[in-house]
Amino acid sequence: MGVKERREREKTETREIILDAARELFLAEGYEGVSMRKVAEKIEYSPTAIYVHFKDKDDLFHELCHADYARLAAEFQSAALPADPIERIRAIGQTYINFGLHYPNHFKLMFMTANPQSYSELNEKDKEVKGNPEKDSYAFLMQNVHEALAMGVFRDEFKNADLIAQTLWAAAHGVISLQIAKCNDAWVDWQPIEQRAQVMLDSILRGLLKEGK
Amino acid sequence: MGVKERREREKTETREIILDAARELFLAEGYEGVSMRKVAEKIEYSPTAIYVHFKDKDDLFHELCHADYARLAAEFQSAALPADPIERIRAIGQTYINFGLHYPNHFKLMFMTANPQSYSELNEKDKEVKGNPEKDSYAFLMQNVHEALAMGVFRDEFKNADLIAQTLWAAAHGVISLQIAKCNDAWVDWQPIEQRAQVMLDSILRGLLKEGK
DNA sequence: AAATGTAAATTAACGATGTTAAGTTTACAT
DNA sequence: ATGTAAACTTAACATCGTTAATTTACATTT
Repeated sequence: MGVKERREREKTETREIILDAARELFLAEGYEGVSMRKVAEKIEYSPTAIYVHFKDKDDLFHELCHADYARLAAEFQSAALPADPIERIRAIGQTYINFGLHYPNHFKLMFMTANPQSYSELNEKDKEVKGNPEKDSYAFLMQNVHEALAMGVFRDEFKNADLIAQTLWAAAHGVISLQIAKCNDAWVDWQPIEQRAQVMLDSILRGLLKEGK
Repeated sequence: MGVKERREREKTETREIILDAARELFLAEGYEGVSMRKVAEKIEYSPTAIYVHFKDKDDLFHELCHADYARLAAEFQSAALPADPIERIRAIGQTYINFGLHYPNHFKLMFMTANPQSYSELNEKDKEVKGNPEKDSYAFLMQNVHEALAMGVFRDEFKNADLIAQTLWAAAHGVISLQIAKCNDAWVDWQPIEQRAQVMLDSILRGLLKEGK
């Protein structure tokens, strides 16, 4: 009765082959720059073979995105994690920005594309991840904000962990998303992204923390 | 010899008709959701007529963006402009966020869509606008940052006006672009946008300014 | 060993897209 | 009346995502 298992294994194998090829192409060319036919050609299958494994192009891309949310969460975990919660929060911001620099196309779909209502609902797999700081990046940020809150390092007017976390997220997000969308814009004399990242993280933290912290 | 002028006027008139139709469609359906054929159908021209007036779809789209940049600049001008440069900078950030809330589709096209390399160069019209604080929003922000710099209100390590302006821009941009892209996301317990905007502007300014300013 | 069933993969096709080339119309100048 | 230039249309091309019908490969049953 090992036949069924082997068949299944073979199917997930070609599924992985498709995902690998698609990932490489999407990263290089972006969502619009990649066609199903190109993915198929790369793996020497017919274009329609992909539809055996994925509902449509969106489904294929979202599968990659899902993996990339996990990858980002893993990067947060494996990043240098200073003992000081404040420094840990700074490292999280830096990691977020670096992620966007490394994977701009995935970042675009993960964080710069409005979710259709249909994708805003959580499926079973998502529910397993949500709230788990090791797999849910927002939960990880929240965990660190809570720790810092408990230490009393934030200014007295900031008691809402979600509000603090969302401000920190928005600060890092502003730097990297502007970079991705507008770095080619000749209107602005863009300063080095590393410098912008550092000034932002330093400033937003100083603005949120008590003086002297 | 008035013929040439009338011809020209007529041409710009149909050009405007195309722009108006395209604007309406782009705002309703987004860039990918609009085809040249749909624009043509709306104005009861053949699809190829558009190519008499615009090089391609990107060109058409960019022309619309250009007009919306002017609209944003006008909003900065007409916004309440406090005498204190610091408060003026705060008002600029608030206006930017309000613009995004009020015109999310415009905002998406203007600030959340990557510019193709080909459009990074300035044309003649752009050169006339660039650097003019009344028509160039970035120049307007820069003007106010320069004033604040001259007053010595920023911390001593911040001397680069571009770097300061880009940090302020990124801060406001992070708040509103996250709102537009992710407000439907069930992963996050989003706090009210007004509150997020205020905390961000207060915090980033406090982080950039000398203590007590 | 032959027939049957099953699921992956292919071929062929549809309708839609951006865009170009060639042709037509229109309105003016000569 | 003839010529010309520019606006506009028709027809077509290559490409796109996707579906339906078919073939292939192989395991199972008879």
